Amino acid sequence: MYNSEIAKIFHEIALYLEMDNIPFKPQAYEKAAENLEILSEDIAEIYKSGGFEALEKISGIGKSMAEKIEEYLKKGKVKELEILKKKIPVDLEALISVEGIGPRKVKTLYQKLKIKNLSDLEKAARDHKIAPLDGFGEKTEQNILEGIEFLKRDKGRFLLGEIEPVVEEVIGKIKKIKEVKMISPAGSVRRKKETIGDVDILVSIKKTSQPAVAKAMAGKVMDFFVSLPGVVKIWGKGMTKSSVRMAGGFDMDIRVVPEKSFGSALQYFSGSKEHNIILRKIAIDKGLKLSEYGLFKGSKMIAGENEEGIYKKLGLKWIPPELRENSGEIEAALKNKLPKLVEPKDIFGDLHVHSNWNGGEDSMEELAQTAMKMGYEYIGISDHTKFLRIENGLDEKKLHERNKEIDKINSKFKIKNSKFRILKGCEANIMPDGSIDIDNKALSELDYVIAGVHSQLRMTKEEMTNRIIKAMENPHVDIISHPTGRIIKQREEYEFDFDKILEVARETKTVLEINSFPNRLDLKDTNIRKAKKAGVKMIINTDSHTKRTFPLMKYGISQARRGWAEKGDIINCWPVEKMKSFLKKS
DNA sequence: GCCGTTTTCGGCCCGACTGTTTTCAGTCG
Repeated sequence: MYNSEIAKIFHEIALYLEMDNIPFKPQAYEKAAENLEILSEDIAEIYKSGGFEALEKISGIGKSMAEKIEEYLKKGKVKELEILKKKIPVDLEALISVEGIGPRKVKTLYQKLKIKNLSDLEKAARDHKIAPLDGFGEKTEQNILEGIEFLKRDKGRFLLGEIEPVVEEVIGKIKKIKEVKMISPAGSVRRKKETIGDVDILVSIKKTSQPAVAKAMAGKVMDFFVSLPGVVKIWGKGMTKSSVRMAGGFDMDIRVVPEKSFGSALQYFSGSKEHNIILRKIAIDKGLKLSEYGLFKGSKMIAGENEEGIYKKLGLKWIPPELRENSGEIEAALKNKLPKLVEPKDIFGDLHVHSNWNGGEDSMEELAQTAMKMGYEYIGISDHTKFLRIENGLDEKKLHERNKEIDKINSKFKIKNSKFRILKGCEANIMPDGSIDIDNKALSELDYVIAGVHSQLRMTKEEMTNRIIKAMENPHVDIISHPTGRIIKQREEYEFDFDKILEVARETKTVLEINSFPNRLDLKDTNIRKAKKAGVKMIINTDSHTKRTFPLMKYGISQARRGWAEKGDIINCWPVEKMKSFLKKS
């Protein structure tokens, strides 16, 4: 896809222009880059069918940028960027990823010290060559070294699943301070992004007419925050904002805001930046001004205590944080057409659970007991099949035995007058040729069949696409587990044609899994949205090998929400009979 | 550089903090 390549080029041009302090042009390039990223059609196709004029019609693209796109499509490069790069030949993307370093500092560092990349930067900082430069200093030099360390470890982003439990604990503790009125996470934690750069927490303190008292209360919160267990470094501590590094290696910021501005601050710090820019523009169009302090008409504050009020005054329905990425949610809110997103209470059960029959931790009965306690109506046991020897995969005979055991447990439930049921499933392996590693007769004894790719992940795009298609065409296969195969921060998704998979999934009524494991979250949000649009049904599963990971379901749910999924899109939000009849493909 | 029933010229989102300064540039969200 050329879109993201060209977006990257425009992004880089923007950075170079910022280096020279050129006003407004950088934003224009950033804007264009962003529009290209979210454009669903292929830019090369647009050019092929509509020519230069079609390029100019794309929002944010004018004559000059259309020329650059044309140039790139024809020659594979953009001369203007080549010239800029020649002037300051540095690894811009890497250098600005260091906290506190921006394009202007990159320029100075190159001109004074010939720093081109991260290792140059690290060496210069270690040799104390940076502190003497104009505009730099001891502190900056130290921050650079720490910033580089941070980057080296985990590329500076953390899984939501690692971060959120810590955030919840911290919030729980701060909540207990009696001066605290409201508290909420903000930023990407609140939007439930799959990875988190740093954490923002927002606090309001109880109303008082005396500024000195307010100050003392804020001070108390700040003192408490920076002395929390788990804080390893204090970056800064003030009356309105403090910032710390946690033992987990990530940073956490807290802000104290007045009660009357809590909603506007929450809105503002929840982002995304792109979402907020549009909101501010809407405010301006209405003759208003929106900031973290409130929504103002002249000097009069007309909203700010809560988010709903702000959105309402701007003519919008309140938008769930998971949607705030400027990817159509504002338009939808204007037309009152926001989706009714799936919620934890909508989930009836989990169909991707491994028992001790295939090397999992817990017996089927224990798993069922835990699921019942969570309020589920059913649980599906989907043990691995024989190809996965390392996971103790079951062969036809073992699978049959296991099924009989499930019948036994289910009849016990019946005696106890419980509605709860264990469903018989498996997670079969999709072989490189697309066949399933266990025979159809064994599969036909099951309530449902999950199939997944677990081996030989490196194939050509065509081979992998055909492999998965063939599996979906098996009349017994109901669900494809972790369909893209990615592991966040470890492994890219495999090469395959997702659009084609969607087509066949719809035709064969195959369900695609949203795997809830924090390092999988597969499908990812953009895939989910595509699937929904294509009319393909999905299921949110945990892929648990122990009852302890049942609660991870919430990450799958938030991922589904980020993908605009509603109850109707997710089959484990349906009553069990409806779900079962949908699964029976043949 | 882009955009436009307020405009083909004059606007582009806003504010705070840090580290460097001694009034502010750069970065960040």
